[in-house]
Amino acid sequence: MSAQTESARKPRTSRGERTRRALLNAAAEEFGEKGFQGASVSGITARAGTALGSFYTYFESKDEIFRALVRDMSAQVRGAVGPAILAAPDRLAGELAGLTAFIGFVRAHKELYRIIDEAEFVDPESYREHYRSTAEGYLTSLRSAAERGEVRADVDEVHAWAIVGMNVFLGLRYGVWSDEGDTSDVSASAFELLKNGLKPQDS
Amino acid sequence: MSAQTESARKPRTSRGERTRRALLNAAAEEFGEKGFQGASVSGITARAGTALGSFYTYFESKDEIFRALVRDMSAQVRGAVGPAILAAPDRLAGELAGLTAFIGFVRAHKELYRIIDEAEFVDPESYREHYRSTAEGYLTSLRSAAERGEVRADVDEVHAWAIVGMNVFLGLRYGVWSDEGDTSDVSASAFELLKNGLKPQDS
Amino acid sequence: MSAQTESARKPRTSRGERTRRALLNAAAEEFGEKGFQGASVSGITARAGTALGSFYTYFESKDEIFRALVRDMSAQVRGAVGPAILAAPDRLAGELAGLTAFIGFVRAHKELYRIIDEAEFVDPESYREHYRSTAEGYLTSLRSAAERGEVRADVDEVHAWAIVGMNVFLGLRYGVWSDEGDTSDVSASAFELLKNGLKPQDS
Amino acid sequence: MSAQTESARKPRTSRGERTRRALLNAAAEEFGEKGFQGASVSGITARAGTALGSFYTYFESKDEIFRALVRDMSAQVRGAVGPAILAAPDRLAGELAGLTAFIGFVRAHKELYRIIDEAEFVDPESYREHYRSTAEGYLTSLRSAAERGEVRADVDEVHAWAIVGMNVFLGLRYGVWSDEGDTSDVSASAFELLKNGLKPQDS
DNA sequence: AATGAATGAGAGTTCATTCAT
DNA sequence: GATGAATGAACTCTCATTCAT
Repeated sequence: MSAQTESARKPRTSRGERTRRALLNAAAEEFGEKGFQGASVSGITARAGTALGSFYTYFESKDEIFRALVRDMSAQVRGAVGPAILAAPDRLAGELAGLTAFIGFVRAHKELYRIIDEAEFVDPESYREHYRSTAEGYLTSLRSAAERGEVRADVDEVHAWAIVGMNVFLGLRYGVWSDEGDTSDVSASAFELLKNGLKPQDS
Repeated sequence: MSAQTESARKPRTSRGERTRRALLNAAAEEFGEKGFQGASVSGITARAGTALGSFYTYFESKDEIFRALVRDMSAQVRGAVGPAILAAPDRLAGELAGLTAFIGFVRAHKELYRIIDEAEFVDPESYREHYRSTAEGYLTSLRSAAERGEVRADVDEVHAWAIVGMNVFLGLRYGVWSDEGDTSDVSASAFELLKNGLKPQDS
Repeated sequence: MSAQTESARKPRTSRGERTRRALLNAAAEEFGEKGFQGASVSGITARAGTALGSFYTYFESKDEIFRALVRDMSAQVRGAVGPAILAAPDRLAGELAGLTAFIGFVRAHKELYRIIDEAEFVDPESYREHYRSTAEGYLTSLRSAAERGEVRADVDEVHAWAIVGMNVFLGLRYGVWSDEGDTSDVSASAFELLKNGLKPQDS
Repeated sequence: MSAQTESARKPRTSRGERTRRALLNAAAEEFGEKGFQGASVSGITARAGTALGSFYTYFESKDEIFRALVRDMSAQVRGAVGPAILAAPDRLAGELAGLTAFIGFVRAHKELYRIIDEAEFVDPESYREHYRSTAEGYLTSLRSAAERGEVRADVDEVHAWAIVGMNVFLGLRYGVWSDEGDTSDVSASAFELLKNGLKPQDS
């Protein structure tokens, strides 16, 4: 996973490993606060407590560390949300659990959106891939749920993207922009809509 | 509407008016292609066919013209989608019409997403305001529809944001990233989901 | 002459013209003293009395101004030496006059060698072209002199390059490295060798 | 010979000797390809297959290894050309043999010119010394030939420099810039000029 | 003797903004 | 109002050299 364009500059000692890790963490902070262009390499090294030049021992450029970060966060999101879905008894319950987990993750990693959004400019490939693979995962999962009769039989790609968009915006609104309120209240309400739709409900 | 920081520099002649308009159009192109930081004032004036210095006759700064653009595009979206919704017989039908109109608008203004997304960094106020007011509009509209019995009675803010996110992502996927396929097929499918939900459907 | 790769950034006002000229003169000094790599753009602008950024109004890069300079000096040499040769009664006399003029030029432009030599690395094209065209000019001139019986009948390319090398090294030794001695003593002695050769002379 | 600033860091083991030799060979390549400033110490150690830090075990600085190289090549040239001259029956024949040997050497060591030329900036002392000692050797040799009646009686320093320049440029043109053609054709033609001069020849 | 991580001064280049014409 | 030259702070990246292991 995320084996793509690996940095040509791998640390060869454990001291180097620590420095590289410090730079990545510092970069997440810096990019999260200032965006890609607003961030500076010297800002990253200052946060990491290393000399400016050390940055280039581990990363070829500002672009490269950003790309590494995008792939990293993309993997982290999947790592946090995927298991929650899988643990649920059925697909609809999984939807509820997944959204709850996602909003929780976002609250703990408020820089996620800024980094992913900036990728649109800096690394469009990763940007599209992030959402594309998310939607594709949804679609596959929904289709097998449809076969088991857990969701409507005619689920399609449009539905998958619609759900992704829903989740992303709820994460933005109730995760990034607000810490108030219970995460599960939000996902419960969204889940109700997603399950039964907008039409007038019986009783 | 959008009374915020109005430009202190209004054109006084019709020649000036044309120059200002040319700069705004050029800025939409430049920011759409390169993002806020990647865009340059000289790039904007080059596209507009004016001298570099003339820029500052009409705008105080690069930031200012960007903010003006965000507000402009935000208003344009509402202007394109709102009437389509209002013309529909009821709220659910309006939803369908609105989404169709939105994807159509996006296809004609592919720079929309890049500009709005960049606003997250350059003008966070406008960015949040854009989505907040959109969601609020939805909520108001849904509530009165609920009173008329057109949609479920318990509509709330979470539902409004969920629908906004759905629309945004369908616009991204089927508007910006793809020109293929009929706009109304997409919105029909999304509408079906939104109306009846994900649960297994009768018959 | 020297129309090659023209800078895309031509001054449009006379003030701009003056600044560009000041930068070129400053660059000749800076490159002459420190060589291409040792020279810095900020050193050039400091000598020229302009701001650092102004440099880039007129030249795209440090490389570009260097190339402009090489072509310029190459043309200056031809401009100084060519007429002296043409004014002579015959080709052999022209050789004497040309060498004298060349050493004189070198004494007044000691930076010539350092700049031309550095071109070997920075702008190999211009470097080879400089010497190639010089040798070619010699060859053409020698051949027509041969037809008039002024020089030996079998002059060839090797002879032309030999003479160029002779002149270049005499210029280096008696022009750049030493101001002492009369220019015409040197060229007279060299001329004697060139005319009659190294073999024992009669009487 | 050339006792100047000897390296303060002599290898003490045979393993060290090999490493030092590898660094010198690597430096010849690196400097020949990229020039002094373009070359990097890490480029040299990469070619030599050693760690960056090891460089400083054998050389005090980038400058020092360059100076060592210039002296080395200067000696190599003399070593290749000198014997050829000495083996000739008389001075004029020696001239022919020497030029042939020189062009041959240059063809096998195309980096020679770039390295010597760069010395003009990095180590002017060695640069001037290289040519000065070459010219001086010529002059001494020519004077004793004059006493033996092998060449004209009035040979002087100017003649010596003229011949050096001739040889250098023929080496550049027919050695570095071109591998075509027979080396001895070039030197034969040059020799003819040098022996009899440019004036119209009898018969 | 060998390694490679760390350092930081210094380079080239960009560009928002000002201002004289 | 329009023009484009001028400014200089800020930024990314390089690399000779040092030093702990």
